[in-house]
Amino acid sequence: MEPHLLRTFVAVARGGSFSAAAGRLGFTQSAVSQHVATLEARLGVPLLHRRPVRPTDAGARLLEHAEAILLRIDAARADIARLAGAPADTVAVGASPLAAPRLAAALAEARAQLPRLYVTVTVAGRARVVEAVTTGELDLGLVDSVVAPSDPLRAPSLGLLAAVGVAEDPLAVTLAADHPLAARTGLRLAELVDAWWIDAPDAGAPLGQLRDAAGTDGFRPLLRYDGADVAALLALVAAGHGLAVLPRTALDEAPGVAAVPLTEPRVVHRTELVHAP
Amino acid sequence: MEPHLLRTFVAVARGGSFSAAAGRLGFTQSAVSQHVATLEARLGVPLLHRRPVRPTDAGARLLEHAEAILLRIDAARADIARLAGAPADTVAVGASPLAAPRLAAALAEARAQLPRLYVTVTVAGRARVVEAVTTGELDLGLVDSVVAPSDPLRAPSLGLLAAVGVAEDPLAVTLAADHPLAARTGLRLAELVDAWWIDAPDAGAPLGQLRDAAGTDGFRPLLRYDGADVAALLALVAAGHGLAVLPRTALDEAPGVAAVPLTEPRVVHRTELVHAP
DNA sequence: CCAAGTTACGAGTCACGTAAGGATT
DNA sequence: AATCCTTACGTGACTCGTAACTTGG
Repeated sequence: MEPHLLRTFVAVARGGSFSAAAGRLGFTQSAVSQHVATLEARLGVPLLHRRPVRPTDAGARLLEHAEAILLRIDAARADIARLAGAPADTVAVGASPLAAPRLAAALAEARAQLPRLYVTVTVAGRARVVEAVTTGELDLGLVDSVVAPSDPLRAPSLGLLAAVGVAEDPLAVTLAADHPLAARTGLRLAELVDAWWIDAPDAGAPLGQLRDAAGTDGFRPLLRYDGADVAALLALVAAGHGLAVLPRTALDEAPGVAAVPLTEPRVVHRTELVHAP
Repeated sequence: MEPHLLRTFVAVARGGSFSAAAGRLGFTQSAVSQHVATLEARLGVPLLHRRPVRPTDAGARLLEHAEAILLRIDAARADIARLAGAPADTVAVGASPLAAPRLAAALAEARAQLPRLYVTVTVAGRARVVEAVTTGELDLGLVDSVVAPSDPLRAPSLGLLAAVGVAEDPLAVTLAADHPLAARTGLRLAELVDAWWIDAPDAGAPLGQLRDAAGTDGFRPLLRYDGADVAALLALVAAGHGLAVLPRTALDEAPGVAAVPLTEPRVVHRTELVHAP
């Protein structure tokens, strides 16, 4: 269970290939094979099917544990380094796409107090931002989510981070301007269970969070958009590929898109600032 | 950050001695010294003050991480073993002292279905039971706590376990029979903030949980009882050393002790069954 | 000066790379 | 036949124990 064995195992299991993992890790294929063999010997269980390379049941289980263990090890290292290192004159900040607008405002505030502060900004997926903050790659992260107003903060994924809410925005359903529901002044999620949805986990509200908030398991998407660009998502909406839920603050007027306030259930788009505790 | 280095570091930091840790770990003092030196070199920070041996700030921080990491590694190993191993014909069950009475009932039920089942029962502190279940030493644990009825389950300490509530009991304040409040038919916690308390984290309701439930930070104890024996705790109560809160079901009539129902706030003594997910 | 931690050094072990050996498509 | 993983083997690095050394109370 040494970390380097786990690291290799994770790389192989995720990439589905011993040789590819060897390349990425800077080892030879042979070493990777030996790592996996050692791990399997120590645990007394096959972890990977070969040809094709795919985790066994035990391997899948180990994969979850291993990722958590490695993350925590990185977090520990980052934590110690943070504690020992001199306070840097540069701050690395990350944000998920829908939280990025808030970032500008927050930065302006910090800039007012520390005019010489050098800031690095990175926009990435929510999970990636949280991970980067726990490993110390980023000092601060702004992450958004869709929650009921009373829900507790969601971000401290592994109990390794602290979070404070910085903003809550109302949500709007976006749909093509010629959509039958486009003229409505308010919409309830329940009306939209069987509509055509676009699954845009980064650029829009993730359907999973909507399902949690609405308590249903509908919202089956017909199209998935993996980008982070809101304008591109709106173009898809305008073209009639489906509808998406966005915070109203993220909505500039876009041609061919109608935005209807979401009235029910009571959910909000919350932005949280996460940081090391 | 190899696990054996962390293990040694934890042993040294907890025991306050290199040589003692060496003995417990089966290494020489020299090896232990080298382990710690290696860890400090890798992290670039002193982790322990010597003479006396005491964690530095960085060491204290690492200690928290290390314990979590090691626990998770053990949990992973146990998880895999569980998944691979043949279903045993013996079940190891643990319980915290105040949950133990429920254990008898639960076991009777299991025994009815599987008469040949061999069962091992261990009674230990709540934290120890939860840890033993996560590391696979125990198959099942029964753990009690004091919570508001609406609170979520509390036991899955690290997200590594599943829990189901199995019982909720009302609580009673126990006090010496000649105590001025002994004749009351009900008591509110708020009335008792300034009373003399016995801190009996295993044998009684932990004061910390009472504080959480009551939303105060009173309940300053004058005596701490670290045992797990309810009768012994009641003897202390009868002798006037202070009062304690217990589930009413745990109270046989004890000489010299009065039990007054706890009416406010609405808290219950909940017993949860924890097990691997 | 004694208890306790550190450092020096050598023996055994382990991990990696090279290279040859299967197996599967 | 080509690709991909496994196995054999040698070298270099690492780890631990013995033993001498150092330091603080």
